[in-house]
Amino acid sequence: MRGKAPEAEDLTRLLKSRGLKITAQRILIAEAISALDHPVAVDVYRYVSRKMPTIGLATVYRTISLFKKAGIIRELTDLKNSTRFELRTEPHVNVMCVNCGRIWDMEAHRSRKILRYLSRIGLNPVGCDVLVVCRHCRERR
Amino acid sequence: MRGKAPEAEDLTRLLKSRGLKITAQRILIAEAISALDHPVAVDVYRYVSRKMPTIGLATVYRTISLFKKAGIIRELTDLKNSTRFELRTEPHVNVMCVNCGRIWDMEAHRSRKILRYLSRIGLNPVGCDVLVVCRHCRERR
DNA sequence: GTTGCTGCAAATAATTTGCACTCTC
DNA sequence: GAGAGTGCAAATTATTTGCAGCAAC
Repeated sequence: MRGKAPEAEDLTRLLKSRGLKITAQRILIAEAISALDHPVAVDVYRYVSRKMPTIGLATVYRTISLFKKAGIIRELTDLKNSTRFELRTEPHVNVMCVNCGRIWDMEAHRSRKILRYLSRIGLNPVGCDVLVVCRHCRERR
Repeated sequence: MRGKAPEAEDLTRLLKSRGLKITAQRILIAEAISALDHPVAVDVYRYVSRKMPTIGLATVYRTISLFKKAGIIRELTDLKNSTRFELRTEPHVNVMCVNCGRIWDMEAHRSRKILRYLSRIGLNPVGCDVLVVCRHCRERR
């Protein structure tokens, strides 16, 4: 979820819409996952700690796991086996570089095209990860 | 790598071709990854332990990591974040059920078709994982 | 024979849990 | 005010590493 960053109010609304209780910690954690690009749990923790130094890592883990169950975030694993998170949950395509491990969202138009293609051949994809060697890594070789 | 199970000799040849030293442990571990369907490390350990009870889990991890570097196996992560392995390393498509977590190789013909499609639109995929809700899970709902 | 491989046990990293206290609704 | 949410510390799980003996080339 890059582009327009959601405001605290939007996040509050999002949590409410899923029947979750509103706390400052939860809003901050949602904000962190939205602001950072496919962060790992500790990235989220560090982001949140700056604004709320008393927060515990356990709260971050518990909240992330709550968000997963509520369908607010999706979890994915990069090629170094770190668990990463993203706020978007509609089906879309992630691209991962097998060399540097970077992950990014595929641009929406192509993403939809690929998902449509997969549907057409009989799969019913809720997501898709494409493994590539990214341009940067290809050039460095 | 299902279908025809490779013999110990084939595995020996495979290891040699990558310049790896041949040991009984390595052959067994390769055999296990080949025989089991996307096993996790402990599955491999259990399989191997039956035929060689003295083997240590550390050897399994070390050998797996060696195989990865040698490009003999690929590692992937299921939707419960367990690390799984497969002997095939040529580009192919894995399908993962987001509900039950099962992973399977897509049938070769469709797999090639999808990879060709991705190439055509400018990606250069070395692999692809499609997330779905499998038929079994869909029916149970 | 030499160098790399293995088994064991201990170290590290990532994530989860129990409990007492605090806050949202 | 009740019950869920949080912080802290301890527990658990997955994986890696040091070291001494053993095996492959």
